[in-house]
Order: sequence, then C-alpha cells, then structure tokens
Amino acid sequence: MENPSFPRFAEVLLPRPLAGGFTYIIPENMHTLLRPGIRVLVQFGNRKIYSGIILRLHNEKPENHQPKAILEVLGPAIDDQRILQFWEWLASYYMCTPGEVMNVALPSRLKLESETQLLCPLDEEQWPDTLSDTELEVLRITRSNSETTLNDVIKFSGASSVKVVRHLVDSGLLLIKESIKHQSLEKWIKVVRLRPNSEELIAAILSPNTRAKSQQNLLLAYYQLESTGQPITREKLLDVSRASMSSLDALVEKGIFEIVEVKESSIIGRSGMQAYTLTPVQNQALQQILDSFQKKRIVLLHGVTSSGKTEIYVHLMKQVQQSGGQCLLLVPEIALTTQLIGRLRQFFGDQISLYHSRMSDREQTDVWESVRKCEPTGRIVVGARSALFLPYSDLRLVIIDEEHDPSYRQDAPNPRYQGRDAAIYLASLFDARVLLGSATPSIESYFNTQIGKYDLVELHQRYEGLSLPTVEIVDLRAARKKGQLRGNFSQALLLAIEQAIARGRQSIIFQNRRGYAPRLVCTECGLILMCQHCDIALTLHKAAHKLRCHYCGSEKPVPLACSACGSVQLQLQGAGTEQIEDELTTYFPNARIERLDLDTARSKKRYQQLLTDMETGQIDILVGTQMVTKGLNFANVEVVGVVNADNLLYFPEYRAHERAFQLLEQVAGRSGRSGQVGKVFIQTYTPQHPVLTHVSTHHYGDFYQWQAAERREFHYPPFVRMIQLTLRHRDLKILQAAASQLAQSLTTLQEIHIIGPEFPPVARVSDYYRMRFLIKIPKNQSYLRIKNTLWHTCLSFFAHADYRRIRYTFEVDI
DNA sequence: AGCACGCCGACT
DNA sequence: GTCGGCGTGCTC
Repeated sequence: MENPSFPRFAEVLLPRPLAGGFTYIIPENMHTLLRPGIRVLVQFGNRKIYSGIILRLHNEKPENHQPKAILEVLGPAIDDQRILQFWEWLASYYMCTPGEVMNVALPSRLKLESETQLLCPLDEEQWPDTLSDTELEVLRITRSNSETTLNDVIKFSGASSVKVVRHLVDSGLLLIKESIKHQSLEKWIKVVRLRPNSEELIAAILSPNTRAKSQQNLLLAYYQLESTGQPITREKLLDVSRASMSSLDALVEKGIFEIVEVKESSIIGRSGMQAYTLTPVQNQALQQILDSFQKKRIVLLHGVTSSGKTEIYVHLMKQVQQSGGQCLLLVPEIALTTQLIGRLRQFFGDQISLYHSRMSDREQTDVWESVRKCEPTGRIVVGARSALFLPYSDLRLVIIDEEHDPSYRQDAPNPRYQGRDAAIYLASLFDARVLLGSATPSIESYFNTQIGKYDLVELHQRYEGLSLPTVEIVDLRAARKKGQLRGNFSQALLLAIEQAIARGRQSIIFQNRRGYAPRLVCTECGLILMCQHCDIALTLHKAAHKLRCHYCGSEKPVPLACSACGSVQLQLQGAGTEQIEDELTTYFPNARIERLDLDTARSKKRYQQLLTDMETGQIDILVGTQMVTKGLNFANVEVVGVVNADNLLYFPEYRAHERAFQLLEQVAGRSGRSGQVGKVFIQTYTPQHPVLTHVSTHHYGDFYQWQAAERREFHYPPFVRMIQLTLRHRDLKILQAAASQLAQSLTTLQEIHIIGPEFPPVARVSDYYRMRFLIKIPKNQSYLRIKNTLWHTCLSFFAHADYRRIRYTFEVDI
C-alpha cells in the first residue's frame, strides 16, 4: 500500500560538476528514514554507484524519464538545513555547481564512489589457449587477487587494457561487479586496562628483585596515568614508561593487562585550565566588541601586530563554549600557525578541533561527526577555509584571523570562493556574530567599517607597551653611487645585522623569490632559458642543481651551454632566497644562517625544526619568503631586512599596492618583540613610493585613504564589483578566435564594463594558453541578475561546436 | 567530470 | 574486413 502522505521522490546531490540534483524514487521501506542531509547510495549512469546527499523530498514525477530508485540509506551527514542552504548559496554566488561545492565540503570517507571489480571464475587450466599475451596478463592479475579492480589492471597494464577487459567480459572469462568500500564513521581507540583479580601477579612484578624492569615501569606508569583520570592509550603508556611494545605484550600475555577498543566519543577530554588576564587595553577592546555585537553582527578588530588579538579571541571563544554553542576560528593556512594552535591548547586543552584539508581522511571525518553531534570538542573549531563546510547546527561566533590574507581565496579548482566572505554569509544564516581581525585590514573590510556595515574596534598599543619598529627606506641607487652596496645588500642593513649578532639578537631577511636565481641568460645571444610548457623563465635551484618552473613544477638539468648559440657564457639574473643565504654566509662566516621557504619547509618536520631553532636562538639570520611573515612570533628578532621591495610594488594587479603594504607591514611586525625597538630596512630603487612612505609611518589610516581614492577614481572594488573570466586552450589561434567572438557576445550586456580579452602576465601555463576578461559591475546593478546572464551567455557560447573544448572559469569578487 | 556510443582511418 | 582513434551527448 502506498502511503500518499509521504513524498515519493528525492532530489539527490552528487559529487560531480553537474547542474543540480537528480531525482530518485524513494522505496517504501525508506519512507521514514529520509530527510534533507541524509546520505544515500544511488546508481548514476550505466553502472557507477555514488553516495549522494538528499536535498529535498517531493512529489513531482519527472516528465521525460523514468527515475531510478535509491539503493540504500547511509545515514545523516548534515542535520541542519542551513548547511545545505549555504552550499547552494556558495555555488550560485561563486558561479559553480552545488556538486563541486559538495566535493570539497565532504571528507572523502563520506563520498563513496564505486569501483569496478573484476573476477575471474575459471582456473587457468580451463582458459582457452587462443588468448593473447595481454589477455593472459589481465586474467593472471585478476586470478591472483580476488579484490582486483579495473583501476589496478589499468595501473599495471595501461589504459589500453580496458578494451581487453571488455573483450574478456564479453567472452565470459571475466565477471565484473561494482563495489564500494564502506568505512566506519566511528572512531575506536585502543586503551590499556588492568584485568580484574591479578593482584598476585602484579605483586610479583612489583617486587624489588624482579628482573622484568620494563614491565615494572609499565605498571608504575599505568598507576601514574590512572591518577590523572585520563584514558590510558597504548601510545601514552609506552611513552610514559619508555617501555617497548614487547614488554607490554608480555604483560598482556601474563593476563595482567588487557587491551580494549573503546569508542572515542566515550572519552572525556581534558579541558584547558590556563588562566589568563587581559591588559586594560585589551579589556577595553573586548568590551567594545561585546557592545558592538549588540548592534551589529560584524566587527573588524584592527590591532597592530603584537597587540594581543589572540587573547581577545580566546575570551570570546570561551564565552561561546560556556554557553554550549559552536564557534569557528578561521586561520589562513593551518600549517603555518602551529604557534597559534599551541597557545590555544593551553586554554582549551583537548576540547578543540582542528580542521584543514591536509589532515587525514580519518581525522577529518572524526571532526565532522563531532561537529555534527555538537559534542564538546565539536564546539570550538580552528580551521582553514575548508572548515566552513563542517555541519554546524548552533554556530554563534566566527572569528576570521588575518582577514586580509589572500590565502582565504581558493583560486583553483572550483569552487573558486573567498573564504572570508563565505564565512560571513554562513554566519548570517545562523545569526552568528563575526569578528574580523587584522593588523593590516583589507581595503574591502575597512571600507565596510567606513560605510557603517561593520563596526570598527582598534587596538593601537602593542603588548606590554612595545613600540612599533623603526623603518628605514634604503635607496639602492644612492647606495650604489656612494659605493655602499655589496652584492644585494646595503651597508646600512649589513651593519645592523652585524650589530644584532654581536648583541645575541636575531635577524630576518625577506626576499620574495625562492631558488638561487630567477633567470639564466646567455650573454652572447640574449636568450633567456624558458620553461617548455609555460611562458616563464626557469629558476635556477642551486642546492638541487636543477632549473625549475615555478608555474608547472617541471624540472630540467642545468645546461652547460646556450641551446641557441652554444655559448657557455650563461649569466644569472636576479636573486632568490638561496642566493641571499649564500651571500650572507660569505659576509658572516660565523653566523648561523637558515632558510625558510617552500623548498626547505616542504616537510612539516623540517618546518617545525626551523621554528624551534629560531625560538631557542640556534639561528642568527633567517632568510625566507612570505612564509616568514605569517603568524610567527619570535621574541628575540631585532632586525628585519627586505632585500628588494620593488618586485612587490610593480605587480600588474590592482591589489598590488595593498598586498605590498600588508606584506611589508607584517614582515616589519616580526621585529622588536621583547622590550627593544625593532629595526626594519626596506631596500628599493623607488624610495619615494607611497606604499613605502605609509609603511615607514605605520599609518594604516593614511594608506587606506590613498588606496580608497585610487580605487574610486579607477573604478575598482570596493567601488564596483568585479568578476574575472578566464579562457584556456592549448591552441592559441582557437583561443584568440573564441575570446574575440565572446567579447562580441558580451557587448549585449549594456550595464557592465568589460576589459579584455587580454593575456595574463604569464600567457601559457602547462601548455595551456590563457586569455581573460575583467568584468566590472556597478554597485547599482543587480549582481545576481548579471551573473545569471553571464552564466547563460557563456553556457550557450561554449556549447558552440568550435569552442566546445575551451575551458572557462569565473572568479567572482576578484 | 566520466562514460558510452558512433563515425572514420590504418592495419591483419 | 576489424581495431581503435577520439568527437558528441547524456547522466535522474
């Protein structure tokens, strides 16, 4: 009997870049189990099976086709409708599909996808003797492992073996089936327990004349840990007792210990106990924030570097924790904020969850579940932008630290979104408060405080009355004229480093390029060694002894002679961090110099080591790229040197000046943290540049006024909205033809201003040429309507046979 | 995005 | 004649 009151169909979202949800029939036995946010298993296409998420239930029978039925109910992934609403908003606002959002939102454990499994039913003797070598090979692989998948065979015998597989299936020698791996969402951990009634055995071990010393240590460690009331995991016990696995095994064997698996959620974590007090200035800022939150949802906390923003965050987070709600602290790049995490652990203990895309699937899923169930650990989340997608149900506060940081924007692949702005929208769905924090706010955010959209709270004083560092702009041209230049360094900077070393203080030298030299040029014919796949010069990496392309990652050996004229006179141009490090080694042969950039910090361990060495004073001079500007606090740094500010200032992008100001101000903030005034040296050939003037006075307000005026005059955000449309194709001719055709089609849109098509600074990357349009939309026009028209114009334009193979992407609010 | 179907060139 | 290249269109 059909229950007429129950919806018969479900719209299911699948993790594919497809337009919308797909309609599936709800089998009767699932009626009571389904609602939006439930994960289900469905077949999509001929045989592929996916897990999808129910968007809504309805009764509208599709007109043109017979829907398939849902295969299985997997359970809840999202409990709160607002999360799905957020996904749909993100897709429509940032011009991508909800499926693409789902793809980045869910940890992979929640995204099941079937694999084609192969089975070989017959023994080798029963195989016909007419088989080809490849056929034999495929059958042997399949026969040797009962779990062989089609992908295994492809990996082993190449993509062409798919045809062979199909042939074997047709002739009945292979069977195929779709299989999916279900993995448990529960987390189980191994804990050690004493077996009951083992007192006599224990007494024997604890007797003073026992030979089993490490068994004794294990028992003692056990009692020690037991008294703390913490779960005694195997790892912890071994760690405390310094015993080996085999001695633990021996105790298990004797029947003294047993190892039991318990569900992680049954363990109550340690809560942080560290007390902290706010300085009067911090307290005043906190009160202002709380007052503002009564009237406005969003507050920008503008606090100079080292003004103690973190303590204010902690205070607000504690409040939310005590009220039982959820709180999200967004940070730009989690790998670069280990110092912050350490501090937060002091305040929150284990009752805090970290979330970022480089965590293991298991860890991600654990956080997901704990947030979904609003468990104590799922109430305080610290994460990178992917933490926006967690299934909150009671979100009350979102803090966005370093809100100006460009890494909040995801620029590839889809969804291409600005995490800071998306977080603000997410918060609005929950009516949660938002605190944006920065020492160098983005122009947009500061603009929003000026028009009254956000409230502004300022923290002008550095912690413990520290003064801001003095900034000296070093004119490289003048220095050269006066003979005060040695390699890449001015005498002023070298002297400051030398004095710092003499006083046992540290220096940080910033150079925005990694590698040894960014160009290798033939002095005979002028040829610059270029990447074969990109329109960019190759960078020389001396340590690796390779030429590397920083765009596509390809590598080449260093040539001995010019490939065009055969001359061996190859000259290095420009300087990267490697060269700066080398140079400093010759100037300061006794100093301990280290380098921090993508090449040295590739492994997390090495990165940690560098930070520790810096903290403990093992390093005198740290040379690095942007990495040294991000959230690192070293107490003993006196000198900060910027080798060359010019390549920051002359970047062809409307945000270049903003970026340069932020970067220089942030790097300057690394100096002078323990009582002493820091010294910053910025070397440049354009000492009069306004950005440098503003950095030297540390006056953000003046800088903002200047930038805002420029942006208003030249029609850039925040005074207009801007979207970038990029076209990519291997064939330059086709790309150019398509771009100019598209420009024609777009002229019908009267209300917008289109710049382009034009080549980006690097026109070809990984063999793909790129052309782009900048689309400026006046603020009085409906953003939604124009994006819609744009979307549909492109959809029909790229459906055209000639342009079908052109990839195109939108970057909204660029 | 996959994946299957289908229409043309080069090989046993 | 068949195998296999990839262009075209669909997926509930």
